[in-house]
Amino acid sequence: MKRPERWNALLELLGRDGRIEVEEAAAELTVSAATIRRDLDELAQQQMLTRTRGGAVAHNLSYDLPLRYKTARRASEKQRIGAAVARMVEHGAVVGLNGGTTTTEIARAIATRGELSDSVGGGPAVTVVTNALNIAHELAVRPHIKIVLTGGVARPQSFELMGPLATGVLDQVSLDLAILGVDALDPERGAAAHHEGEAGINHLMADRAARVVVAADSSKLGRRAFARICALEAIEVLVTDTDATEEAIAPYAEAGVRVIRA
Amino acid sequence: MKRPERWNALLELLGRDGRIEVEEAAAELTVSAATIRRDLDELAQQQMLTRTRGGAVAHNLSYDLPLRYKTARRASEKQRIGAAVARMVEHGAVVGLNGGTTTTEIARAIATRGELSDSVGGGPAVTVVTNALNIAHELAVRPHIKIVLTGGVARPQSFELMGPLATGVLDQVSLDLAILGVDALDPERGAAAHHEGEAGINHLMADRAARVVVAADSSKLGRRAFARICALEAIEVLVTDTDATEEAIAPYAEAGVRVIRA
DNA sequence: GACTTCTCTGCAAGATCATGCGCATTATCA
DNA sequence: TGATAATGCGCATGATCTTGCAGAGAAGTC
Repeated sequence: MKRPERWNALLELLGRDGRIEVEEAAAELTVSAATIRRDLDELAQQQMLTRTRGGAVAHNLSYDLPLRYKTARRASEKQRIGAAVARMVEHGAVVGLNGGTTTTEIARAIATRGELSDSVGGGPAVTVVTNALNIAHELAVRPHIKIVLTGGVARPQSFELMGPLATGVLDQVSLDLAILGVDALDPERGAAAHHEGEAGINHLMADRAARVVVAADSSKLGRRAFARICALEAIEVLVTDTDATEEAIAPYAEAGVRVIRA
Repeated sequence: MKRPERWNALLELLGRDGRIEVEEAAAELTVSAATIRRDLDELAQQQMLTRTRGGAVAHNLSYDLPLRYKTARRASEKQRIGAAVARMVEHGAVVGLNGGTTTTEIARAIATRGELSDSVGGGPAVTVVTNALNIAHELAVRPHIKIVLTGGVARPQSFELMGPLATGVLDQVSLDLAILGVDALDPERGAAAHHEGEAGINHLMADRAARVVVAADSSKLGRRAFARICALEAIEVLVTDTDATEEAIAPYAEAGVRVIRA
């Protein structure tokens, strides 16, 4: 187990219990206590927690989220989804991307797509509008991609920008294509997210776009989440992975959504 | 010479000449041709250039900037400046930060400042308003820091957000303290930047703040740059490094600016 | 069509970094 | 104040990554 995963695990433990003990964590992660100490020291240096004798405690009233520090679960599925979605982006398009691990993979796929590289007339090959800090940060150095970031407040422990400042910026743009990674997709309720602020931004993005593509790995299908993003009718294409069963995707296809399994 | 520096050097060569030859670059950087090939392949993968037989060419009409990919010149000076500036940020303050390598160090120093960690009542210990993508990205995971990002268009090859979207967001906030890293500081002309869009943002940030601190290493003093940010009268404190001579800082002190040499 | 030049791949040497252990020091608790 | 436990530091080991070299293959040239 490498360092970032271990940090992630430690922060997860800490988010759950509010505190951590060195020996306990060492046993849990099957590493030596010295390593845990080092990790805790570094995380304390980063102000992620406060060291105590024998362990550490959460810094503030600890946030509920386990904090996906740098997670990569279902990585290969998401990469395939990313490649499939990236293929739908044509040259010169203005695409909106929301935050999440899936959309991050999509962004990478768009960035490394060779066909988009030969831009005509010096203009950007593709314009990406996003509220995801990590996506913007990753794509910023590519000469052929124009990055537009919504402003707003960074959601704690995450990389998404939210709030009135963000919606204010989105009011002023139009998109050819909105690509939304969602937390849940239900045939009746449509797409939804866990966080209402996020959902609001995503809804606005879908509203501003001529076409809407939803990316959701198979585990998201049929699930419901708290905050609604948009109805099924607003979705033109759903991209999921090959683990999705026929029965799982049938309702969406019947509702007129084009379903792609990557 | 490590990999990021080598990439930086390669991109700098490429930005200057528009193309690169493998053998030539290998000789220049005193590494083997195989290494250059590998580097070029990776950069091509990232869409930073296009590979050709025997070398590579710039991707588009190449941008003028040498592209500070990950540069760290005058690192220790900037770290000292960063620590000094961070000490001026009190608990609960709302501070504005513009982009640049110096302000990035300041942001790191603010983030790792222990005294700010014990936040009272669960509120953020400090609120950072910035148009710098890299700063926002680095600070986003810290629970005790609230990050507000101006929206806008990412300047190609850089990490600063600019344009009307950015100014629109800045219009809606007020700052206790504006911390500006500048490209040039002249006793008569005040602070200035190389890029007019950047200068506009910086000006607005200074305008929105109750107090203005300018951070500029000694090489910036007495220099002039194209786009003016603000007059000397608007500046309350100047933080520079110990390489600045008495004569260099005298005019600023006489003009009523508090000068700190870190 | 042969030759030259460049490229790609596997392999080994080298460096770098993380990890684990032991010991001296320091802090906490009774 | 004394005992116990945790911490910090230094060093050795191990793994991983990077680099350079050499040979095979491919592309371009005359």
